[in-house]
Amino acid sequence: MSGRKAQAARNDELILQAARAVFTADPGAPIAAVAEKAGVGISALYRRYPSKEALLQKLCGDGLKRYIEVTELALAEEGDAWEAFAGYLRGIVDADTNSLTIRLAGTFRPTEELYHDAARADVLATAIHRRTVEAGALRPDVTVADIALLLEQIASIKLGDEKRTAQLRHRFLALATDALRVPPGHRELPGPPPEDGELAARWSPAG
Amino acid sequence: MSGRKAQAARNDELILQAARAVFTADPGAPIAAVAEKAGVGISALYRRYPSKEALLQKLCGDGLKRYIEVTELALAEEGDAWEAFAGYLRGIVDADTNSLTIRLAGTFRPTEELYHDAARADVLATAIHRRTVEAGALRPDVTVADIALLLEQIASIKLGDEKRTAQLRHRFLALATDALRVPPGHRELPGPPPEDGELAARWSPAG
DNA sequence: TCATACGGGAACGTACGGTTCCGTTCTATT
DNA sequence: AATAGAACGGAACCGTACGTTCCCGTATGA
Repeated sequence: MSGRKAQAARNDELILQAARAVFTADPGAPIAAVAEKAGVGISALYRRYPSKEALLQKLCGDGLKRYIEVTELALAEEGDAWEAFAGYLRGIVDADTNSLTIRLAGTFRPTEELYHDAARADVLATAIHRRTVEAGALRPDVTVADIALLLEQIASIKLGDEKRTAQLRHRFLALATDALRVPPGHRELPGPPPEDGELAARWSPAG
Repeated sequence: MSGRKAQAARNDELILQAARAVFTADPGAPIAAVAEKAGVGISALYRRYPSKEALLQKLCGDGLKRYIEVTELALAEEGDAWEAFAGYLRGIVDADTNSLTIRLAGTFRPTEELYHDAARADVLATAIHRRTVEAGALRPDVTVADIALLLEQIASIKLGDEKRTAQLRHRFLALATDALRVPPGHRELPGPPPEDGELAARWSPAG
């Protein structure tokens, strides 16, 4: 397999990588920026995706699947519950799926499949959260939604290049992690935790 | 004082409040949205500010001054250093100046006065940080820039109406605060803290 | 009564970005 | 060697959105 076919297959990946990078940096970026970053013309994009919305849906879906993978991996760990949970959080930050799945929310109509995967992600996140709380490692006044919002905050850090950003995110994740662990007896958190509905509302295109 | 003069004076405030609310919710909002929110025409805006940029500069400047006020107030407190610092953080979150000063950064050319106030804000923030560290209340591996970035993260929370958002921000501030206090012996934070230059870079219009 | 400051909102010009379209190149088949 | 056609580059098209200007009505204060 060589020549045109190979080039096309390579472009498939090239375009996805470029799109991920561009939209992660700027969710409102024009489609031309993706083409330029990928080093291809606009036609190469429209041959693969019928519209910008379709591309965003694809990216979002991939991100969700990546999120699910990471969470499943963490759930499979049998060792210390706290270490598994802390590693899970680091894994999500490294995967950097929140920047795409959440920040793109509301800019396109969610697919049926997207809803399905989101529901599965929710189940998995709840599972690992419950396990860690029941092991007595995670302070019980912190809910799953709290964790989700916390990860969003960390994803909101964007400073310098990609490497530096990752470094800073891990720095603040470490700080947050110190607050999440159970041993030190802290005061109850003020205000009710975020509800599922509150988090979900952002997916409506009106948001 | 009544009639046209009073109406004009009232509009002054009306427009500023509307602009603050609109641009806090959406930094890229059109100027027409501000006029609508204020219940006035577009002319009323352009009579007071020669351009959108001028309005943004005004808002940003006001936010900075508010930030300075809050910090000065906290520095004036003589009691427990930790309580003063914690109250200071809550004050900044309540004032919600970060959403405007930071998120608008790069969308207009900073004024000379803006630079001056920013420098003063930096001095004050450094002072209260140093005082709290020297009192042994704030963990010493957390820098001023860390605090700044932390406050930005909290400002990035935006969920539901204004009231709910404030509530959630305080919830996560409490969580972060638990991690900042010195008593529990935590591990050193990974990665170098954010540098001043990194934070300042966002103010250039190219950002 | 009248000059005028104030303000409402339509209209203008421009920039931007998603999508389409046409000409070109390279491959595979005859 | 010739050619049909897939893949592509990129210019052109078109609708939209927004900052700014302009014209006119209104009510105020002299």
